[in-house]
Amino acid sequence: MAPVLTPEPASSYITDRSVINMPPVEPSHRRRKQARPQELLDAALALFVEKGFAATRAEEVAARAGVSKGTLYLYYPSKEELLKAVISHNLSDRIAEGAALAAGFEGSAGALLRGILIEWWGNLYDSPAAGVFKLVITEVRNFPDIAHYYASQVIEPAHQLLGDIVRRGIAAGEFRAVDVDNAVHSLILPMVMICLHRHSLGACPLDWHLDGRQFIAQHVHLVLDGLCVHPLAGAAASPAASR
Amino acid sequence: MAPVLTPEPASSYITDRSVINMPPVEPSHRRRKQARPQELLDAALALFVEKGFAATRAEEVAARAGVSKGTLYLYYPSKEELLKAVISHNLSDRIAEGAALAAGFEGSAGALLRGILIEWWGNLYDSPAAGVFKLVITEVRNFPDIAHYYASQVIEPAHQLLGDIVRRGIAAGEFRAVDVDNAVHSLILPMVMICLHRHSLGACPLDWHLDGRQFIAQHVHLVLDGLCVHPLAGAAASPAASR
Amino acid sequence: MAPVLTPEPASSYITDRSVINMPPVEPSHRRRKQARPQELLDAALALFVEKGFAATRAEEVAARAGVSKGTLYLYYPSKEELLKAVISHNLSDRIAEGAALAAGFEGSAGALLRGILIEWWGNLYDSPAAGVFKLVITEVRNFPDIAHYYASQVIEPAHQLLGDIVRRGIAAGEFRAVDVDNAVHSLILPMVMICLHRHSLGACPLDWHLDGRQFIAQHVHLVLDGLCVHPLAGAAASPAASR
Amino acid sequence: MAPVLTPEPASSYITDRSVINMPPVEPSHRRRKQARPQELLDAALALFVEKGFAATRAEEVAARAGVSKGTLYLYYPSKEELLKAVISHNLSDRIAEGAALAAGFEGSAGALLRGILIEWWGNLYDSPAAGVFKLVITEVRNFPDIAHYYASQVIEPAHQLLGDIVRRGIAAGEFRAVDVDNAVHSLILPMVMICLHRHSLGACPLDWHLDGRQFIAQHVHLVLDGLCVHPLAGAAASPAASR
DNA sequence: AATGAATGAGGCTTCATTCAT
DNA sequence: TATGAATGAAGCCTCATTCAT
Repeated sequence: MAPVLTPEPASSYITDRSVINMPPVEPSHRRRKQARPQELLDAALALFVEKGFAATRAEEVAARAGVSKGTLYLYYPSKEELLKAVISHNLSDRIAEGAALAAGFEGSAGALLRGILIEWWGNLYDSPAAGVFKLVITEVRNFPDIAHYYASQVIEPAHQLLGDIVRRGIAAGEFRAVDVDNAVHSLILPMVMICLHRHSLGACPLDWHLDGRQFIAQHVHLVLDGLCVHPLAGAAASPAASR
Repeated sequence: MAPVLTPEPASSYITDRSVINMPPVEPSHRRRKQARPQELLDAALALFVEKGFAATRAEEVAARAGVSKGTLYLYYPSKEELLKAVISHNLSDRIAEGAALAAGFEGSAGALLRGILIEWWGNLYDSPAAGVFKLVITEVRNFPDIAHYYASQVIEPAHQLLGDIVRRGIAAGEFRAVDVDNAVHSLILPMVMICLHRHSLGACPLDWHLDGRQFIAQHVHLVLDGLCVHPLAGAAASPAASR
Repeated sequence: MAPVLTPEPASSYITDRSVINMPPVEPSHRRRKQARPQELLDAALALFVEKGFAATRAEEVAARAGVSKGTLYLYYPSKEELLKAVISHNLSDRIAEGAALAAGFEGSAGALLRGILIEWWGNLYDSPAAGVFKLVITEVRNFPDIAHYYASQVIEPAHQLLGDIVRRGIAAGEFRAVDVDNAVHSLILPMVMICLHRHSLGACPLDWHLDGRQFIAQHVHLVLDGLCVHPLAGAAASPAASR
Repeated sequence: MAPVLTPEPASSYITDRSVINMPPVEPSHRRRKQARPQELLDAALALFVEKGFAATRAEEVAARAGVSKGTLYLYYPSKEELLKAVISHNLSDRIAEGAALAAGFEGSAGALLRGILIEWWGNLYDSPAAGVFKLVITEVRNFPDIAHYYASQVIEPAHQLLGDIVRRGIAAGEFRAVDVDNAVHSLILPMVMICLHRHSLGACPLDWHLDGRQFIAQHVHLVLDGLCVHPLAGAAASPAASR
């Protein structure tokens, strides 16, 4: 299933001359030029996540990136292409990072899961890239390309990675023999949800709040406790009952 | 904090004089008029969820409801008011239902949680109303009214309800002394996520799929196992490892 | 030059049955029905004058007349026909009145002019019919019919009437041998202007104001003084210089 | 009473940075940009006067100015703002001109009045700006801003100017001790009326006509004769009785 | 005769995209 | 490259008019 969003091999902006010129030192306006695509992607990410794709004007993106309307179209042929670039750009790296993290790890399946989820998701949660989840959720139905890209480039590998760890845990007698797919979902879905939340309700001025990083930690503990054969009794209990 | 989206007292469509006259038989165009708001809300919900608010044209909503463009504006003064009505209308009832379900229940906290979550969320998940989560996630930043309404009319009561059950379970020695708020989130967030999923990636034609109802059941078991002092060993284990 | 706006012979509303039925006493709902056209014309006049024809909604007219939107169309086939009816209805009578006033008068040309202008214009100025001048000024360019009607049914007769009086005054050696047409204009145009004013700036809440009736009196005196061979020295001087 | 329609300081079109850069030669599309506001104002004046504000479509204005619909909105944020700009732009200069004319004059009050009224009003009458009177009369009730602007920026100064001349004439024994305000109105109102007329009935193809410039001359003579202590006997008598 | 629900053409305004400079 | 003026398709909304009751 070929991914449609030009996965890792650079991005889809028009001139690829940046790849050609690679002098050790660039004059400053050159560096500006090379930075443009990234600046545009960052601006677009922030705005698309905040207001939605359809409700964001191309000119706003350009303005936030510090360039004029016309310049945007020098780098991306249309608003839609910009959207796809935003999504693929912000996901491709993260996945690889996660896999690397897992590969280099020694220890129990539980410890590995804890490490990956708390470390990796925690970082993701705090980065602007967390917003792409909202973007994907919001826009897949309008742009089917996104669905294929996201399923094959993000969900599949991530699920595979975590599924393997859970399977290893079960095989080692560390975890109970649960349904692996569902267990992985139980671990991941709240994480995604938290990222979504940060860029929707969580960004609104309200009395009510939700601490994402703290929740991540608690949740991982809770689910792992449900998963483990010998739960670390009390591990999830910290400040005890609240409110 | 007064909710801004006309919470329960019916909907916000314009004339309601029809309530006053109660002759045994209504002329047919009267009957149409009474049904219109609901038809429009249903159409709007489906389209807003599928394509997003900004990307849905008012005329599409009207067409799906079987009326003309102008008629829509006979019932809702603007597309934005229609959005608010869609959200408040589809959430107000559900919350009450859940509370009633909880109130009429006898049994352990764990059983109650299982009942509510699997029963109530399962139904919600299968109903079109599940889409409002996507709508809220997507549009809160653009329409701050929604934030206040959702926080006060949905999150607060739901959280209170589940929190009370968890607290009762802890007090009864049934649950470990976990952080209640986080536990509630661990239970709820994946549910919300599943609803979101159904109306985004889940609606796309892909190889990869996710069975919502089955996941709900598994997830509740898993978390409750993590929660319980004496986990029902093996409760979450059903078809064992997959793939 | 046939007038196009159905000058005096009744109005242009659709059913003319009202002319047929003329019993000495009508049941009350009948009287309502017969009164409708007048009520609609009055409402339309007020609104067209206040907001302009294009900016007035048919439904507003109906509402002000105390009927529903549909009823308006029972009496006038379109908004445009309503406009024409408003204009012709409100001008036809006034002109005849003026002519009668002039015919029944005995005395000098100057006295007659004074009488007609102060009396007749004063009354017109205070009646809602004064608004039609604004209406005509505003809408002639859009509805050429109005031009012909107004020129032949209003301007011509009025001008003829006053012109004759002035001519008589000149012949009698009472007035100087001025250009008659211009003299008539000098007398009439400020009157029209005052009527216009009452329904435009004069209706706005401002510090600055202009007393129409008083102005009319002063103006007639002033112009007659300019007209007369032996001006009534000091006639126009009343409270002397102001401000 | 602060005027609301951006009185003299240029017009209300959006960017004005062009004033800063003053290179000897401008690129052609720059030159277009500078000319646009005036072209749009001219087009708008003509159309608003001819058809009324509400009955004129924004696209018509754009087309008459030789640009597309969208371009209009590059210069004026709404049709209503365009209206206000049209009014303020076309009145601000004229008033100043009149004051200058008066200031630089030597001679009797009567001669000065004659000069100003015949010269200045004659020019105004022949210019497109005469149409703004129709516009103001027509639209004040719908746009209250206009009332304040017009009262403070047009009526007040003009009235003051003429009132001073009349007062001077009275003080010098040249004029009779008439009511100054009314005298000024007697002089001005017919002028305004003539401007109105030119753009309403006067623009319609009719048998009946009215020569504005000639009327102005006659009217000024007539009223001045009524005003003067020793009227220039026969001054107003030229071609004698007509018709 | 009267109502008011329904319609859809039409107007205002926005904004993605182009292109001359 | 970069700009920003210009375009025009498209969307929101209004309102004159129709018509079933």
